[in-house]
Amino acid sequence: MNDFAPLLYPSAVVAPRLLGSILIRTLPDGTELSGRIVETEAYDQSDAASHSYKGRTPRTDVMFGPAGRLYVYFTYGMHYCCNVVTGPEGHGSAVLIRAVEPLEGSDIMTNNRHGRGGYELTNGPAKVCQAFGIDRAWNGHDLREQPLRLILTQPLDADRIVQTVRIGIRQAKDMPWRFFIRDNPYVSRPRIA
DNA sequence: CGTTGGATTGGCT
DNA sequence: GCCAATCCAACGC
Repeated sequence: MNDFAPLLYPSAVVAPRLLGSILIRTLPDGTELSGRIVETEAYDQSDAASHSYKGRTPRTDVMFGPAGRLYVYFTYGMHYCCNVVTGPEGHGSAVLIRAVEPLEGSDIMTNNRHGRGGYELTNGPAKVCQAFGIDRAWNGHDLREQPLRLILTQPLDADRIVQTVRIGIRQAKDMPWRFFIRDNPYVSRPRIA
């Protein structure tokens, strides 16, 4: 159970497959924070927009490791974003988790987000990390293990998924590797479709 | 060793 | 809609 075999495919295949799956963090006191993934983007070593494009470096090492690990990167001097590593070991690819729909622990997430709530709680990649308390220390974490797990769910029907270009990238901007759940209020920038 | 700019957010115009 | 905030990996000299 919780077999990560579905992650062994190219990130552009795994990205829509992860929509609907659940991210769960268990806090030291046993409290659980959880959310349903509603928006993802695919990145691959063949793709100029990907951190792994220029090869394996200390920073991108995790992207080339086994599928099902968490790749966390720091950006814009203040934000963390997290990805699920995909594909075979040695291949640099991952799926960015851009937004989730909060399920459990939204009160704690609101605290982590300095009071922001509602749709502003987790509708962006850095917001998801802030709400769940994910930072550089989680880079490389195996998502099959406590205290941060990814629970794969059944794939969604294709007609519930919208595919668009990725947000905020300049290289390879035509690659339509962003996926989100249609009409979900927690999707970041839903107008761009 | 100095420079550059980014898979973002939030606050202000 | 525009832009500052603020770090650091990658790259050029």
